[in-house]
Amino acid sequence: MQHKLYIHNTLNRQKELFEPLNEPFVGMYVCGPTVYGDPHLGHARPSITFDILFRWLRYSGYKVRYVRNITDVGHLEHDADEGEDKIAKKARLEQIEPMEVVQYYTIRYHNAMNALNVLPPSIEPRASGHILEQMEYVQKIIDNGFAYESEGSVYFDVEKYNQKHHYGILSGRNIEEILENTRSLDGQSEKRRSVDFALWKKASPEHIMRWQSKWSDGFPGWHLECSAMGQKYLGERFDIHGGGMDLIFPHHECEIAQSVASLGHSTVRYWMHNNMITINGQKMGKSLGNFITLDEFFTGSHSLLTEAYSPMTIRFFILQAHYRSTLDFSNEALMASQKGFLRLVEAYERLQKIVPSKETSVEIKDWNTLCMDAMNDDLNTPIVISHLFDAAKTINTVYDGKGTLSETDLNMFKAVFRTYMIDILGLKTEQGDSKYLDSYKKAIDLILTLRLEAKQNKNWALSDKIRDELASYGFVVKDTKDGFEWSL
RNA sequence: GGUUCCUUGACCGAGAGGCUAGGUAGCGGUCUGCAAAACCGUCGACAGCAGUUCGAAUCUGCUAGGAACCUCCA
Repeated sequence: MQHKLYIHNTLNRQKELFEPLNEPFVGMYVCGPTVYGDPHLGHARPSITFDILFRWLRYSGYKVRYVRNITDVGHLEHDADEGEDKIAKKARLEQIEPMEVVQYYTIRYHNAMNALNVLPPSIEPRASGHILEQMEYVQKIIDNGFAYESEGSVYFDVEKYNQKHHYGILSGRNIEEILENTRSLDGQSEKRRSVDFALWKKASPEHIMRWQSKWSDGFPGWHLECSAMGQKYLGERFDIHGGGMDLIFPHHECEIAQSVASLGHSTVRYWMHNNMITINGQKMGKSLGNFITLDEFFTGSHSLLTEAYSPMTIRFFILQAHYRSTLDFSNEALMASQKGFLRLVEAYERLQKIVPSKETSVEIKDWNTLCMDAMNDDLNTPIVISHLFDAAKTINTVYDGKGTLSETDLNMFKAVFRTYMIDILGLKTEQGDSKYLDSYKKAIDLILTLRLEAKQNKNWALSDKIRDELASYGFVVKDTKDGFEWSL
């Protein structure tokens, strides 16, 4: 395997050479969505980021097991206060089962991911299907003395843990100061310290998902599922754990504490975190209510959007920024991505039509190596895209008749686009390829061939009529030197 | 208040000591029956101040502005 992939490890905040534990196998775990709402643009970022990593690792020759969970436990409560909301009201009236909510939004999530051309993970475990594993995990932490029971709930003893290990290793926090400050504050609560977190929580009456345990009727703590399921499917040590930056603390910090408390050592070697998507400079998030759902993008049904944006435009938009940078959303930025992506797609389509010559007369670069280097540098997709644009420019020159390409070089172009644009970046150029579509394309080609004849006869009235009519149906007709191109 | 980080041209964004990405928009041209596309050229930036250096967008310090996390969040 010839690879020198460097990835940014949150543990020490620098790029490190990626060396898997058991080459050629790679285990990666990514925090998936909590399925209680429609997926929004923010959800698309980790999915796409780690989809890229998944694809790149596989392309590099690894055998990857990619686990991404569905969180369907812990957040679901009866919304007693939001009485005026029509949907909530209806849900209450119809007595919807929590699993119906889970089912509904899981399907919505999968549909959106599918549209974005995000490959399904190898395993997609659900928290609700791993209650036993989580209970065992809790018991192990109790047995090792790092948790205590209190009124039916079980809490992780952060102070005790921190005496032997470093709680805060991932987020760069010094918990001792916090411990000093909070020691006297919370005597009445069932938790000993405010920093302690729940491993098992006794269910209050409004909690509708609950399981029997030796401690209480309740449900597992929020951080536990990832530890338990990661260990179950990837082992006591595995390579990569990913998620959004907002999960670093407390979620991933707690995961580390849990696995160390249970196993005596940490599980994950490389922690990777994608940055946030912002809107007007502020994080797009569920709690802030400033999110736009993926469906709203696909249909254009949001006041901030002037039109509908295809899933591939969204994907391209996200890949034009590095995953560790914030990405500021605006309709204007999205329009720029849409046009840019179209430019690449058109270049790719033209590439298929270029006839090879004996010699290459244009300047070419080793784009394959350039793209590979960019990917190996912590998945620098914006650089890969800039190389594709560079190559596209050359393709256009040749297509324009201002240069030639030999068969070897032409094949190199095709391979680069095929590999990087289609396979690695996952940017589909075709929206579909049914028989209907094929026939319909031929019909349009026929009409435009007739128009070409009209043009040759200088029948401008007819040729303009065809173009204008087609335009009114949404087609864009472009004349080339000796033919035409069209798109919708 | 604590921890971490950011500020690049009209907009979105790479880069991380000299080689000053890329896209979108703008401007000028070539091509064209017209239009569009394409191609060529062009405009235009490193928040401010001070320092280190032969040389700084890139390193250091200060100032201003902003963000994330510290509660669920991708």
